[in-house]
Amino acid sequence: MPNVLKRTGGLQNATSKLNSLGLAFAAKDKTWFGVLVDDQDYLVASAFSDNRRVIKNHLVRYSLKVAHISPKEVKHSFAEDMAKLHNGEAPKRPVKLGSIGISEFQEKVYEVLKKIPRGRVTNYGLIAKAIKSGPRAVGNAVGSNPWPLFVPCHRVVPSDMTVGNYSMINSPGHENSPVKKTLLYREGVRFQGEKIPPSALWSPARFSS
DNA sequence: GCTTACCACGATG
DNA sequence: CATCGTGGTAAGC
Repeated sequence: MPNVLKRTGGLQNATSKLNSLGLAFAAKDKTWFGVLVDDQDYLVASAFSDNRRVIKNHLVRYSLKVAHISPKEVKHSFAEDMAKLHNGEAPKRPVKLGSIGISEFQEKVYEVLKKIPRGRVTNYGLIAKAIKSGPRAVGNAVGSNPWPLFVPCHRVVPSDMTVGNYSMINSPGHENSPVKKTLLYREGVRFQGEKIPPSALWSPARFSS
């Protein structure tokens, strides 16, 4: 039976089969948003950029890599949801995340990211302590978050409370990323110069699964 | 298989 | 500023 992959990991029903993937776009304020969605409305990946071709290439490549499927272009409301998240709005409904291509370690990290409140930040070391790992390993996982904006990896900053890095699709990313800073600002984070005030720091509970 | 290089880090000096 | 410890990954044999 071709084109049928078993889903792995604990983010969703492990017995379901994956047959097709859809790719949907939305645009707002000169920014393009793309979502990769499976046939049961699980979000497999997302991306945003000022260049539609860039996110399309990225999501098609990701689809081929993790599922060996060429996605079909569809309409999907997740793309509009993504534009609202980019605007700093609170999500109105939960989005089911597809676990394909996600390691167990990544899943542990993303479970913490999902708990960071809007308007707050945490750092790599605190996440590492919470899941009994190391800060560099957490950085690796955060940097490979397949669902930017839906899973708020932009709320993780260096321990010195600067904004830190936010790598876009294939650009290396740089210190004090203006994109990351804007995302945080729209969610209510205020800055003292280049730094985030300590009152915005949120600490994950230790031993959270 | 195993070994290395690479990192969106952190602590120390 | 520099260096090192650190843990997970991917790429290289």
